[in-house]
Amino acid sequence: MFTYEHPRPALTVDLVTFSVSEGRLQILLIQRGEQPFAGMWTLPGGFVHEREPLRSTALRILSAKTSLDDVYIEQLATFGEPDRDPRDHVVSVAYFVILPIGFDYDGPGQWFDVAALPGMGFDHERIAGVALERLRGKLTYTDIGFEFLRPEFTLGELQQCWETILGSQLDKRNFRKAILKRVEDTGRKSTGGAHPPAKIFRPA
Amino acid sequence: MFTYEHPRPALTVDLVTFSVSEGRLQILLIQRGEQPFAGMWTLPGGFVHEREPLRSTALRILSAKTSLDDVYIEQLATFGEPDRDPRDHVVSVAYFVILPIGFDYDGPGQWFDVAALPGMGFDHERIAGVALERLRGKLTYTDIGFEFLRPEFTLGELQQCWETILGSQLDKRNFRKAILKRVEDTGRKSTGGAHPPAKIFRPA
DNA sequence: CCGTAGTGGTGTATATAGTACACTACTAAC
DNA sequence: GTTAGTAGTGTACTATATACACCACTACGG
Repeated sequence: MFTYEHPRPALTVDLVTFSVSEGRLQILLIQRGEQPFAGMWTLPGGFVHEREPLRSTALRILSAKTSLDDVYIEQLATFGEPDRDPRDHVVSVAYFVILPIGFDYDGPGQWFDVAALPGMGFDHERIAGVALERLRGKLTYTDIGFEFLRPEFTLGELQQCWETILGSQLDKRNFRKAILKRVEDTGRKSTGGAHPPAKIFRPA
Repeated sequence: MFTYEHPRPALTVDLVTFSVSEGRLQILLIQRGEQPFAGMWTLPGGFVHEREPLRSTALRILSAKTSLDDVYIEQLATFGEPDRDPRDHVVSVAYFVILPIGFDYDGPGQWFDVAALPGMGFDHERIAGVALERLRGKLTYTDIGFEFLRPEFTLGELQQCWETILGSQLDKRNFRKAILKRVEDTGRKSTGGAHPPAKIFRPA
């Protein structure tokens, strides 16, 4: 038991984990085993440990649920409405995470298409919505757009990936013109596929 | 005394309060009376009360120190390094606040030019730096640029204000061309001043 | 009354960035 | 050898951003 002079809200971290798989932008959710919201889908999350940096909490939770540790992670916002958890005042720092395409996911939970998210416990639908908005807003003009395809990619892969995330088509020639300023050629080419080999790039 | 099953970091809100006064962009700091960092300058801040929304905490702290309640306030980020407070693990949700020009400030603390900030306790120099970066980054393409001059302003006032914040000169004709798309004419004109009356605008 | 200081207000030419749009070539699979 | 699928390429047009200079009006002071 831990005793303090003044009351303290509990502090958690919740993760909005994005991945592009089979042409769909997906979010990882887990089914809660306990009350409140037992049986409902929720964002993976957990309590901040004693003297633990917030980022470390996020990485610890992620690592406990996936086999990945070298991922992109960014603080999103902090949600502190007193009624977001029916038991107690729980303040949650939300992070968003990008898993690269073709990652090796090994853990509980299920992936949901962002266009068909289930009802979620707590205020997690709102958190997921804020995360999605931020992802789409920053995708094309920051380097997070490359995080889905680290470390290397062809322009075709990148374009398909971004179209999936944005839910809209991009013009191929304009896309290439814009991206070529932001990447460098590895000198290598892709092999396989029923098409000519494509140059492989990495972020500049 | 308050007792919990698991340890909890303490939770505070810190405010980065911006104002433009006498041609300077300034931040409000208060001198700490107690340990740690007694006598040093810090951002105004305080603990989150039981079942209090974070935004309410921010407004309560601001209201306790100024006579203003109708101000622009926006969540900045959350800082949770375990050594940012030498006593205990204290996680702080930072907000930034914009006070309109000519406000009636009535409270403790002192205004500092952002170009000449003093050494500050905790990690408040870093928080102030992040806030300043965000303010400058969003100033010209979001509506926060108008918050310094609510509810109405002339284009000359707005340009001078933005130049102060950015620390650089803007071209008058290009500025007006761009801003006119985002404001509406009140039909009234400024009076006084050793120059022709200027049209008064409000955000569109 | 006159001069001066200080801001209000205006347009054009150029450069840069964004957008729309169609075809040939290469590889793998059947 | 036929087909499916992607790689790769250029130009014309539109919109946006930038650089740049002058006259007009008001208040104030002499």
